[in-house]
Amino acid sequence: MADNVRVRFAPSPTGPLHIGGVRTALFNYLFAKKHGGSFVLRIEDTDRSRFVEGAEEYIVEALNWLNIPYDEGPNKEKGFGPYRQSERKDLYKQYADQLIQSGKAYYAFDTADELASQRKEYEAKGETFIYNWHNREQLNNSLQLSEEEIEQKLASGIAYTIRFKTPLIKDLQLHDLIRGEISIDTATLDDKVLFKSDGMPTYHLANIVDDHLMEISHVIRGEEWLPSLALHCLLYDAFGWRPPQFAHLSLILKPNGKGKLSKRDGEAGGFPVFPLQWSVNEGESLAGYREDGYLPEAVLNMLAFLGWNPGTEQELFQLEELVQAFSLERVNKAGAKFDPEKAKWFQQQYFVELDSAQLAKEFDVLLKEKNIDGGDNLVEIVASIKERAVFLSDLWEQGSFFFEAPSAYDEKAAKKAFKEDTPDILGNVIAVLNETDDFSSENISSTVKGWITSREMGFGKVMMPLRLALVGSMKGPDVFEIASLLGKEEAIKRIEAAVAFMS
RNA sequence: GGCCCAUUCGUCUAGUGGUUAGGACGCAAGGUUUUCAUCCUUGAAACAGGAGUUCGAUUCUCCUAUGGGCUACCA
Repeated sequence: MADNVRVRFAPSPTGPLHIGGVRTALFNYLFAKKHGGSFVLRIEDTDRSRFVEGAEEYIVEALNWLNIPYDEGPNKEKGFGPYRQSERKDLYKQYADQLIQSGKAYYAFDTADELASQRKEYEAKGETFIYNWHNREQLNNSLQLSEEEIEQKLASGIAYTIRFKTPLIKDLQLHDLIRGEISIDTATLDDKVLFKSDGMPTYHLANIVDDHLMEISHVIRGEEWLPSLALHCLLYDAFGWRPPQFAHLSLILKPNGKGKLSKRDGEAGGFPVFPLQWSVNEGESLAGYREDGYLPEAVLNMLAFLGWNPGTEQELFQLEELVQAFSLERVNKAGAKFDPEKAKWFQQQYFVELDSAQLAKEFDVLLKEKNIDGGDNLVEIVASIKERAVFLSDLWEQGSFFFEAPSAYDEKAAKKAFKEDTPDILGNVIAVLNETDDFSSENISSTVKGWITSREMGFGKVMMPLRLALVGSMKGPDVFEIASLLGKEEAIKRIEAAVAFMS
C-alpha cells in the first residue's frame, strides 16, 4: 500500500447509529490506524426528507464515547471538506453534466408517478420493471431527442433526473477485499438515477464524487451495498477515475430468528441495539450501551469479534491491540447473529479489571443519589463486591447491606439457618466479638472459627445465621470480611437484632 | 420473481486435501468460596444434502436446499 490510506465512515443522519453501523465505523477506524491512515467522517444527508435532527451529533458523540474519533470530518476540516453532502450540493451537478456531455448519462423526464404505475403494471404480470438498455429508448428521456429539443425542454423548467447509461458488459469482474472476485452481467442492472429532480445527487453519484475528491483509498461498508458495487465501479470508469478498493462487511443478524438486527429485537430481547440512548419522544427512548452501563472497551471488543477474529485464541483485546491485530483478510463473509449473552460476558471481563478506587468514586455518586454516605472504607467494600457485579449499578444490588442493616431476613434461608439454639449461639458469638479488639477480618475469622472448633460445633450452625444476621440473605463476600468492613459496633448491633428477631 | 452473497457445535468462530475438527459464550456436572458470584476442572454439542475431482475431502468444482442482501428521484 504505497498510497496514503484514507477510509471513510459515511452514515446517513436519519436516526441513532445502529450497532451494525458502529461496527462498520470500528472496522474503518481499525484499518485506518493499522496503516497509519486517516479516518474520515462524511455525513450523507442528500435525502432531506429523511433527515433527523440530532442524528449527526449522536453519531459524533457515539464515536467519541467509544474512543474511535474521526480524524477528519465535520468541525475537523483537513482540506477535503465540507464533509456534509448537503453543503457540497453545488459540486455534484457539474459531475452529472460531465457524464451527460460524454454520453454516459442522459436526462429522464419520467415522473415518479409514471414510473410507479409502470412498476405496478409489471408487478401485476409477475415481472419486474427495470429501467435500462432494453427499454430506455421507449421511455420519456433525452435519448431520442435532438440537442435542440433537449435544450427546449430544460429551458421550460420541466422536472428531470439524470440517469446513468449503464454500459453492457457481459462478464464484469469486480474485486472485493473480503469476498474476492465477483462477476456480474451488467444487462441485469438498471439505469440508476444519479441526480434527482430536487437538485440533489443520489447516494451513488455523491458517494463516488466524494470518495474520489476526498481521495478515499478503501471503501469499507456494509453488505447492503454489494449490489451497487458494479454501478460504482462503472461510474469510476465513466469518469476515468481510479477506483478505491472495496470491502463489504457482512451484516449483524437477529439473535434468534431471521433477518438483520433491528431496534425491535433490542426491545424484545432486553438488550441495546444502539451505542447511546436515543429518545424517540417524551418518555420513550431506545436503550443505549452507555446508559445501560457497558464500558466502551467492552462494546468495542464485542463488536470487533462479530465477524472478525485474530486467528489466535486471545479474545480480550484493548483498542490498541485490535489495531495491531486487525486485517480485512480475517473478516468473515457470512453474517453473524448477535449474542447479547456474549456482550455481557465481555462487559464482565472488563468490569472486574476496573480499578476499585475509581469504581468507588463512581459508586459514591450513586450512593449520594440515595442519600447514603459511602463511608471511609468504600474502596474496600467495592473491592470485595466488584467481582460479583457486571455493571456499576449491580454494586448496589450486591452491596446494599453494607449501608443498610437488613430490614428482613430471606425467608427460605431463615428457615434453614435460624434454629432453636441459634439465639444462644449468636449470643456467644457476640460475646466473642466483644472481646476482640483487632477487628480485622483475618483476626475475627480465626477467633470465631477457633471458638467454633473449641465448642465442637458444626460450622454451618454459626456461619449461616451469622451471614443472615449481617446481610439479610445468603449472598455477599466472606462473612468476616463483611463484619470487619461493617465495624465492630455495627456488626454486633446486627447480630443482636437477629437474636431479637428470633425471640 | 430477478440479481448478488453466504452456509463448521444452540451462538461467535479456528481450520485453507490427511486433525482425536480447536477455542469462546451459553448449558450440565464437580471443585474452591462452609453463602452467592467469581475462579478452576470436566462433559455434552458441529463440518446443510447430493454428485464429482482425488489414494484421500470440512477444505477444490457443480447442483440442490436453506439463510441473507438488493431490486426507489432512501441511504
